[in-house]
Amino acid sequence: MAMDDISSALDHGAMPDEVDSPVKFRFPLLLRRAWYGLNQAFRRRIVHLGITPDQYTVLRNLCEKHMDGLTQKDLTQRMSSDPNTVASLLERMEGAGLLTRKIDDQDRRARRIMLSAVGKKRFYQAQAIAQELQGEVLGALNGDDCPRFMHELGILADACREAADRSLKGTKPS
Amino acid sequence: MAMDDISSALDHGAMPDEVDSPVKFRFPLLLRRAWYGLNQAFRRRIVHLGITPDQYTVLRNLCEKHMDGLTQKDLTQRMSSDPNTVASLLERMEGAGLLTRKIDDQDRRARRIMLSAVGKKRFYQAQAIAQELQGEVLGALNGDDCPRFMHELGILADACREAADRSLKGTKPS
DNA sequence: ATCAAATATTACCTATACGTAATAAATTTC
DNA sequence: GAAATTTATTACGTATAGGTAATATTTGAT
Repeated sequence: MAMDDISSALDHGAMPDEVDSPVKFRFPLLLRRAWYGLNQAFRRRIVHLGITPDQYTVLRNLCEKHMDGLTQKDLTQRMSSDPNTVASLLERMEGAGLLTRKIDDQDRRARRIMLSAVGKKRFYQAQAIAQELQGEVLGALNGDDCPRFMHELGILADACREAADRSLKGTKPS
Repeated sequence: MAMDDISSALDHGAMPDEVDSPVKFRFPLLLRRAWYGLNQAFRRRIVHLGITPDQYTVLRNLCEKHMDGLTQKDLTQRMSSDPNTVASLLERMEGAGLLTRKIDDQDRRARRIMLSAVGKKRFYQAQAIAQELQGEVLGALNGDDCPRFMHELGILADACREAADRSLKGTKPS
């Protein structure tokens, strides 16, 4: 790894870590940069459609073979999100006419979310842009390395999710 | 253009993508899951210190060899963040006594951010937790695969960042 | 059937993310 | 060297992330 960079990296003592984990290889930093960058790029490209990246995620989940709709809890899990966040997200989207929410017949506590015609249209418009963007980004990686990389990212994503769950009830290590 | 044609044009498919890109391997989904999971895990583990993951990121940047402090713009770039976000973040942190902001002598438009004793202490307390968490998460990956994975993630992170920059002025496609 | 425990949402609150506009100070120009 | 331009921040507004508590319902146990 001759990226020189680390050259001036540690300007000597008195400093914290960075020794055993150079900036260029720290998982949280790279993850943050990738996520915010991808999100910002997508947001800027679909702003003219009147939707946000998160709203697109909702539309995608509703559009992917779920003509019977999904409950907010379903969506929350599929989006690796939070009930509160999803609730306000759907509230805005309902106001924008992208979907409808009605009490579920089987479980009247739940609300069944159904895509509207406008919502479906917006999804397909944004999907083309999303695929174009994904192509641009993944193009930076060697095609052959892609499947293995995604597999490993999936493993880490699961590990992160599990760590979050563990950190809830008090299983904190330290 | 007929804004309504799409409804009919795509209504029969009933099944969007997912064919050429199974859920398990979609970059945005995995990235979202990993980022939110890692963030939530860390947030839950440091809440007792009175700081958030983003505030930790600020502390880390200030603590890593920068005894002369950093300007808000410096921090913005190092955090892959936004000037507005950083401003309010620092405002809260200043209020919490974690750092001080004073007009820069060379450039009176800028504000030089300096870590306080409390801020430094909180950083070291949180750093131990951060390293423990990172160890848990990365432990899910084969140790030998880690360096290569991080290298590739870095490439993709840069690609995302560049895509975001491109998407700003209107240079979208290319 | 009935009351307790579990569950889906909403309500409310704080912390970000980030776009636009306003400010002020530094830099470039003519 | 004053005006035009660039640049660091702040001010303000909307969308998310997510914690806590309240509500309505469904389930489960007695």
